[in-house]
Formats: sequence, structure tokens, C-alpha cells
Amino acid sequence: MQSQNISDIIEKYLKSILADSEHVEIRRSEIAELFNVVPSQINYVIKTRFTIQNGYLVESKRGGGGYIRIEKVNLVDDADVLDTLIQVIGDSITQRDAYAVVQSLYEDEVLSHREAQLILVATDHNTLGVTDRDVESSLRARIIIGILNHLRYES
Amino acid sequence: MQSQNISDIIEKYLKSILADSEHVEIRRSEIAELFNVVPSQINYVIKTRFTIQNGYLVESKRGGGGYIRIEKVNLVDDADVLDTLIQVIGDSITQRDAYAVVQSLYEDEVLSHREAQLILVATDHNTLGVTDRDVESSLRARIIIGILNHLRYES
DNA sequence: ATAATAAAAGTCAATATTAGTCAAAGATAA
DNA sequence: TTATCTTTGACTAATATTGACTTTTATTAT
Repeated sequence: MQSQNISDIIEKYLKSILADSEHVEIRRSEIAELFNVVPSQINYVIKTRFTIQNGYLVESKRGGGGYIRIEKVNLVDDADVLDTLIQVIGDSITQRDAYAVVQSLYEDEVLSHREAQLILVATDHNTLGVTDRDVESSLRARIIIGILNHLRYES
Repeated sequence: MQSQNISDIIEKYLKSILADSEHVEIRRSEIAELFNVVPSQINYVIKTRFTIQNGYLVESKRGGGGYIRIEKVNLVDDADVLDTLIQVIGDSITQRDAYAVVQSLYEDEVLSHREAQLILVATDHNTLGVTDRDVESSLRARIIIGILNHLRYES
């Protein structure tokens, strides 16, 4: 029932590999062929689901023997994770990216499950209930950055 | 005999599925077609009959492979306390009163110390950064109510 | 070495496929 | 009668899919 679209299925496939190994290295055309999609759809999947907000680093090379390599990074290992995240967020963040950020913090055990849920509820589109998209996004950024700053201060 | 408008019938249909499984996942257009109504009527049914107050969580996704998913959740023991708080807050709350609410939830062990702090940061005057006091207070009310509603059930 | 060719991946915009919003019109109940 | 609830549909927004074109890198031929 769940995951009716191919992008979700490709995402799961890549993440299932990442569950075992530190990184996954693919040939774009092979994966595209495996799932019967055009090659550029692989870029779409990566761009929407393997961002730094999601805790992934991506590197690639073109030409003969080219590849795309996806690596799961642990934000906590980095001393100034929170600073990095704050920079990435800037003064505006979509609900989707906010979800990715909070999810990453949960995976890195910076936040408990409940804390993560509370933050997502607090920054949810329906919760905020403002009509203007830009206002909503900047408000969401302020709340998340406020919390991140608090977390830094705390530790 | 109760009137059986289409919205009621669709409601019963969805709830009959939820009687067996934990959740139901639909394609909006399919259900609309099944009952011969316009798609947006499904939104109406959900909005009026599957609210969080009634113990339902709804999530959805647009685009290819999109869906609407309804989940029945278990209410916690203090749900009625939370309901009362939600009523009292209404559509506006000052930072001072918000502090009192959060403080009492902490004392009642509904919230951990860290969770309480997160909520206070999220609803802080400086965090929200809106100039208009009324806007600030109603925003704070929305955030806290959103969180209280989340606390009503166990995920 | 250099130039031409091949073999990758990247970009971007058009199109397709969903769901969401909102307000007007219609129906029903108090 | 009047207020509330239901139904409808036009418009909006989000997400996914596709393909033409570009860029980068490696390999081969001269």
C-alpha cells in the first residue's frame, strides 16, 4: 500500500544498502535501468531524499567509470554540528527540510523521539496556521534555530 | 432514523476499515469515485469527522503515488486534563501564562524538564520575533495547543 | 601530445499526478 | 426563518516523471 511511487522505492533500496555498509556507490544508469526509470530520476531521488539535512553526503564523478557515492554522516561526530545546521537553515526552511533536520537529530540521538515529535508539531504548517508561505517558513526557521541554540547552550 | 447523507456514509465506510486495521490508506480520487462525489468532499469528511479530538491522525502526500492515511490513536489517561487546558488557552496566550501551563505539566510529569524547556523556547517572544503582540499571542496559543493535542495520544 | 570520440553524470523545464483550499450554492435542522 | 451542515467545483500547491540538452571525464586514434 505504502510507497506507490518509484522514487520512494529507490530511496528505500539505497537506504537498505546503507543500513549495512557505510556508503553506497552506484552507477546511475544501472539503477535507472533496474527500476525502469530515466537516469535523471536518480538525481531527483538524491536531491529530495539524500540531502545534508537528511544526514547524507553525496559525491560523484562523470565520464568513463563514473559513479555516484552516497555516504551517511553522523552529525554528532562533528563538533559544531548545530552551527552547521543553523547555517544551512538560514532564515527560512520548508516543512520538508525541517522534517529532515529533526529526523537527523533524532538519529544522532541529539533528540528523543518525543522531543523530535514536539518540534515537528510546533513547526507544522497547520499548527502555525499562517497564510503567507514566506512568513511560515521564516517562523519555522526561527523556532528551530531557537531550539538548536538552546540545545547548544544546554550542553 | 439518522439521516444518511453521503458524508456520513463515507465516514462509516472508513471507520469500518479502521475497525479491523490500525490505519487506512486511500487514494482520494478513488474514494470520491466510489461514492460518486467530488474529491474535495473527502477532505470535508476528514476535516469534520477524523479530527485529533476524535482520536484520529491524518497524514497525506500529493503527487504521483499520493495518498491520504488515517490512523486511529490511543488516548492517554490525562487526555481530559489536556482538553481542559486547550479550552482555557483558547486562541491566545501570553508568555507568562504559557510558562504557567508548561510548568504545571512538568510538575504533573506530563512533560520532562527538557521537553518543557523546548516548548518555552519555541513559544518565546524573542524566538517568534513578531512585532504585533496579538499575533504573537495567538501564534503561541496555536503552538501550545498543537503540542497539547499531540500529547493527548501515545505514538 | 593532441584531437576526436565515447561514456558517464548534471541541469532544467515541461508535463503529469496527486491532494488542499476556499467560497458559493444547496439542503437540513432548530 | 435562520443557522448550520453538506455538496460542488474552480483554483492552488506539492510531488513525481520524463526527456532534451549540457558538462565533465576517460579512452582512443592520429
